Amino acid sequence: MPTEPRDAALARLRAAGQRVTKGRETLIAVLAATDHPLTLPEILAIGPDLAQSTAYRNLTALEQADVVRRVNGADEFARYELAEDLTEHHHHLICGRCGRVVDVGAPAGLEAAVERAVREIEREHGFAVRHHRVDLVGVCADCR
Amino acid sequence: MPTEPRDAALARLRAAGQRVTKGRETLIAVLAATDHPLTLPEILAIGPDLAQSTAYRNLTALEQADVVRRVNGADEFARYELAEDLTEHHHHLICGRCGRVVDVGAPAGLEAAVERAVREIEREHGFAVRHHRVDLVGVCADCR
DNA sequence: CTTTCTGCAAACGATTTGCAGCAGC
DNA sequence: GCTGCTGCAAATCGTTTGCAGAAAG
Repeated sequence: MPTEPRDAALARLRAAGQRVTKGRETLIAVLAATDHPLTLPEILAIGPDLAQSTAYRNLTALEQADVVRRVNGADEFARYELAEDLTEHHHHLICGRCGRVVDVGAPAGLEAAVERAVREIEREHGFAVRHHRVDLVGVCADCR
Repeated sequence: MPTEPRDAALARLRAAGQRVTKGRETLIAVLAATDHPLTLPEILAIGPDLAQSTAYRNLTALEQADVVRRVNGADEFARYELAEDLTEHHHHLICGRCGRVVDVGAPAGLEAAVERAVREIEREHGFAVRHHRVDLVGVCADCR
């Protein structure tokens, strides 16, 4: 629980012209304290005393300020995590049974291979890649 | 436009105990004729004369028969494509501006690196990986 | 014939939005 | 103080579902 990612996040919020409120600080704290993307119900269950609508609005604001990233899993729920440049680049393990999403570090070899593929694809498709996602879909230990 | 993927798809439908109807054949034909995942409005605009609800129901049935796969892009629309084992393994280029999803082949080097990472992660996390997705998110040529 | 599909319209549910009052700065 | 955030309740909108008639096998 270092205070750095939290402080960087707040600074970024201000930089985007958004106000720093108790609710937003708490949201950031919750996301900083976990090691995997959370659904909105999960976030609210942990602590922030916010109306659902306000939580959604804040997460959207935080997303626009590049503090938070929205993640698509296998189910119909949006999940949220801190932006990667506030934490560390990682990929996701997605359980197709329960929907849970777990973070996994990105092996150097894999990253290098992805970078090579990205350069090749950008050249061939005139597509400007901003970032990549590698999702491994399967069944988690709890659901086996 | 070989007829093989279409026939394999129909065979699989039957095998799953589902009926082969005009609408389902058309859905499969539409998905077989395109080179990227389509949203439901896009699918219906191309041809099948189906009620939206029926199209959704059929796509769900086809998904359960392992004929079709549902794909999450960057926007709120579900997209559909033929199952990979009826076509070819590939990855996706996702335009964050317009939402369009384009197929790209998977370079052998990248695949090998992913396989290595998968084996390592399965061992470390007790997670059974069924398949992987590599999405490159950025801005497509049309949106630049 | 029986069972499964289809169309229509109504229901669902996650997310968004309008509005009046409260809080950041 | 102004402006932007908050809560509440109502609206949105992609997707799902109930039901009665049509089509597959």
